[in-house]
Amino acid sequence: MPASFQTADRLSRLVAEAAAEAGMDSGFAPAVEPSAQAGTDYQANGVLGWAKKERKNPRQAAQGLLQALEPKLKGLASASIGGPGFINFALTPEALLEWLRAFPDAPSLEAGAAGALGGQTWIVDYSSPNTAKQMHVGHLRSAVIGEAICRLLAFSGARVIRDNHIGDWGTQFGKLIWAYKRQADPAALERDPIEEFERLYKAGSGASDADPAVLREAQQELVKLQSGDPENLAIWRRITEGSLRSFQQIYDRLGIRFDQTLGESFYNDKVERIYRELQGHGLAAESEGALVVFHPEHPRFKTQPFIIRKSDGAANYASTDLATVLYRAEHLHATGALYVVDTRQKDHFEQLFLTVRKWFAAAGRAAPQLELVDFGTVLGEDGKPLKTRSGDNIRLKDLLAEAEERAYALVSEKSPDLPEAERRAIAAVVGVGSVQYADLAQNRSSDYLFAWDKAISLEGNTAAYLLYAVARIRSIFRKLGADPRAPEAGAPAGAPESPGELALARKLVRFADAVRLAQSSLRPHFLCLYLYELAGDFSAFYGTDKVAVDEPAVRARRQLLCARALLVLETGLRLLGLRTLERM
RNA sequence: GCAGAUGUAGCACAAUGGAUAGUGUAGUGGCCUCCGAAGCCAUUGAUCCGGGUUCGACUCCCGGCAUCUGCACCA
Repeated sequence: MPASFQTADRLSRLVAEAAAEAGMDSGFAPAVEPSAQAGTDYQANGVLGWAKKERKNPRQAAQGLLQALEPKLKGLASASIGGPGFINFALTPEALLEWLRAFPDAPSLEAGAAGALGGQTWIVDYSSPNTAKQMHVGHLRSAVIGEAICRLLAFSGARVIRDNHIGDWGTQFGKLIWAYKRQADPAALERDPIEEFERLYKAGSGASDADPAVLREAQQELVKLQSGDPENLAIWRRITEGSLRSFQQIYDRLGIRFDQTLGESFYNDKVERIYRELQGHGLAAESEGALVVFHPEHPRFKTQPFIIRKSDGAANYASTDLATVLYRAEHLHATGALYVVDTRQKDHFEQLFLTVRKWFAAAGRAAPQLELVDFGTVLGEDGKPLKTRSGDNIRLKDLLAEAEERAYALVSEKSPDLPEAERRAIAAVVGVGSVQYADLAQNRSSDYLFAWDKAISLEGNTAAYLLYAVARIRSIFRKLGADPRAPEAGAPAGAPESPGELALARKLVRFADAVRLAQSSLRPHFLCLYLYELAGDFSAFYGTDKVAVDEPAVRARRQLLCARALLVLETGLRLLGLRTLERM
């Protein structure tokens, strides 16, 4: 029988069969989970609850289950009873080898994981900056976490649609267009469009504040834009295109490429239908001049309105978000959509989701699953939201540039012999990767403290530590003149033997659990933690078990372990959106 | 005021209801004639307070306390 990608599932099935034979079929939970116990790979906890309910002695029940179970395990694992009645499984070295042989490359790993979300289509709504404005640190988490989640979902078999829901429509365009017509500098627009748009917006805004006549003119520009004036529309398009060009420079560094960029403007002509439908179903009503939705059953939203049309008749983000859900349901046939946004927007999205459920039910439409993937704020070392010394937002491009500079200094210190160009290339991977990883390694729910010394530093759970492990494995294969893609070309490998080999092999098998946990909880930090532990197990193995030894059998099995450690580290880092290196 | 989130060693973080609460950093002590010491090994140190549910609670429930966030037309 070939190895299953998910060893836990295979064991669960065997436990379920054994429980039925042992007469424990009613109300027994056969689930097998990864174990943190030393010497135990997986554990089944169901006996305790079952014994309690049936008023049986748990250790006796475990004994009975074990007797039915043992013949089924055949070489896969040894089972024993632990504590008050846990069933503990330790995979045999032969089973570990079988797994390593069964998953020799990235496609086979992906095929193993693909069952989880096969046939599903998920829209991931992330990044979502406003045009004509620089992206700043506040945009980092959505981009980084969103991309990692996209990759995890795709790896787990889903069709993923990456959607950048940009803020490209709003009242600010009146002032911006007013200034654009009078003061735009073509050379500056060519060099750095967003820089110039920001300058123009400030100019237009300042002039409007100083002179009511200018304010009226700016308002006229906005009206013209909204009514489809060709000249203003053309300017607005140039603003959008220039902004997207600038954004893509950052996305390129973060490994992000969107499938679609449908911003607020795209939904602008689709909001009338929203007003009509929601009023038609009796969900929305006028209040203080605005069109709002209340949720009487909700403790807060019975009095806190969801404003879907402002009192001046204009749309807002609630209107366009509703239109977006409808568009995605009707045109993209999505299983669901994930919103990767700052947790401060939680109220808005709860109101949105509640409203959509009632609206779709009333209209007889199947509602897509809508999930909020919210995250906390990036804090500086003072515990307050990260800012520059002068109190401004830190631009994302400046943050990434500083990361690369700091990484360059470090690489130059640690590896002064590498050529300058290579040190620069390494710094780009280490610098940006460190920022990404520092963000991903935290549980996204809470705020986190960003400190350069901890992020870029190579100690602890950092990108550099993982990249270093990758570089060392690559170095081994270079020295041996072997190919990590075909580690058994010299001689077929035997099962792991030494404590270091066994620990590494057992951790490798757990990759499946880590991917599943990160994907199902939409929390990439579980994958980070796993990769960090894997790199740690590799480093310990590296210290005790030399690969370049004369005995062919020893060398063959260690070479196989190195190859798979490299594969899993690189695959895992890729799932997080990081690049890896041959040397560093 | 109402609502939500968070509270774990000096500091920064982890723990999908499971066994002795894990790691990093800082501190201490070891390991380079041996595949990269950006590494490895050892060691000191913690669940905000009070109840409850459970065979079992950092985790779930109730009540406090502290911090952060949101609450009528910016997204």
